[in-house]
Amino acid sequence: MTDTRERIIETARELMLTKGFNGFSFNEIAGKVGIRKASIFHYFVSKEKLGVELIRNDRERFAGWVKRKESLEKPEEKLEEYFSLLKRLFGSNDQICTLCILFAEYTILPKRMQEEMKGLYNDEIRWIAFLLEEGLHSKVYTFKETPKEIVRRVGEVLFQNHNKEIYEKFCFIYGKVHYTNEEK
Amino acid sequence: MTDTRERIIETARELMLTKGFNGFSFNEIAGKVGIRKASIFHYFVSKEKLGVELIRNDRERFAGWVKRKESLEKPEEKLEEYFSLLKRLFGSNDQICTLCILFAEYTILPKRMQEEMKGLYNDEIRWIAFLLEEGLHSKVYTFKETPKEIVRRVGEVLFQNHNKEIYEKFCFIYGKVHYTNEEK
DNA sequence: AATCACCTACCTACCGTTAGGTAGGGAAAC
DNA sequence: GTTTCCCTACCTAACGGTAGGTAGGTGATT
Repeated sequence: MTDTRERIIETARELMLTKGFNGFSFNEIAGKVGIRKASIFHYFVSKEKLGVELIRNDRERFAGWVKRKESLEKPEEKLEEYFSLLKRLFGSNDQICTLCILFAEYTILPKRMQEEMKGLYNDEIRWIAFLLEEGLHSKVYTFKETPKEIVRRVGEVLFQNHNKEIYEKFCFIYGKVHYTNEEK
Repeated sequence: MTDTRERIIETARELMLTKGFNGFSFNEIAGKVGIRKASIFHYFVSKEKLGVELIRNDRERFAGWVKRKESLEKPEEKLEEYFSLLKRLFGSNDQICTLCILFAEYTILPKRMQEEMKGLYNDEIRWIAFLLEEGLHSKVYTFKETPKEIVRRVGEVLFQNHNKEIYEKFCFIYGKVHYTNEEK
């Protein structure tokens, strides 16, 4: 239907993943899409709204991805899929890795975008924490690596930033998992 | 001597580590230092030059840090120090982690800054690769983790970006270490 | 007739940068 | 010992450019 709108989003995503949110302009999107800058405002009332939608879009993608992985039974397998996804994203600019790019500019993003980012982050980290706990309690499998190792790795990957709030949230989850592990 | 100059650098570093290189302006520095924007140009002919100096500064700090760690004998210990340094940097904005911030905006940085960044990156990765090989060949110690694990971790930490050139360089080192390991 | 999709033209704010000037100090000339 | 000269360390004011954003119009679709 609104073909142009989708092209704007896709172009914006591409630009964001290579240059960061503040690294591209509406003019640049317009040039690539083949319309004029002002026309973008027909679809997005502000750059902030566009940015929010980009992240929201990623959350949906991630949710879809998770759903697709539900066929896998073992948490271990799901986690392995997640890590290999991250690994793939380092090599090529594809989907989802929005978090990695945006964390670096977190402090200068509009508030609404920060909130949406926290949402995306929570989606991912909660999913991981859930899998870890599932594995720990049901004894369906054992980790090759300790949970400590795994969550630390995730944290290292996701926390290329200086945002203490999010960092501490991670530490909390990490601590919880670690604690649960020691109790067993 | 030139107290103002140093205050400019320090302020700029602070701003860069929290907002990215394109996230702060000369006006902002000026405000914090207590001078006028134009006065910064008395010390730095351009923002690019200031940026280059910031990174060069970090390379020197890292070199100094490495030298200080020479008293440690085992490569294992040195690596452990390095990782705990990285870990510390995630929690607070201190030194060195320039790489992490700048990788995100790599593609939109001035060329001279990109080159200097590659320099900083090479300083770090070569040092790590050296330690790994040293440990592998001299049999002074064994890794708790495989070299594969370690370098992968470093790569994940450092490569929050989509720059293929650097990524491939990392893969080369990674591959080499892995190969050397298998041969043994 | 109204709505949609897009346009031209323009605005304000801010960016890095430059031009040109000024206050004060130290060294040398008178 | 004052004058001359040049230096450093700033300043004000403005530049060209670009950013995000707005007002208002046009031509096609419904």
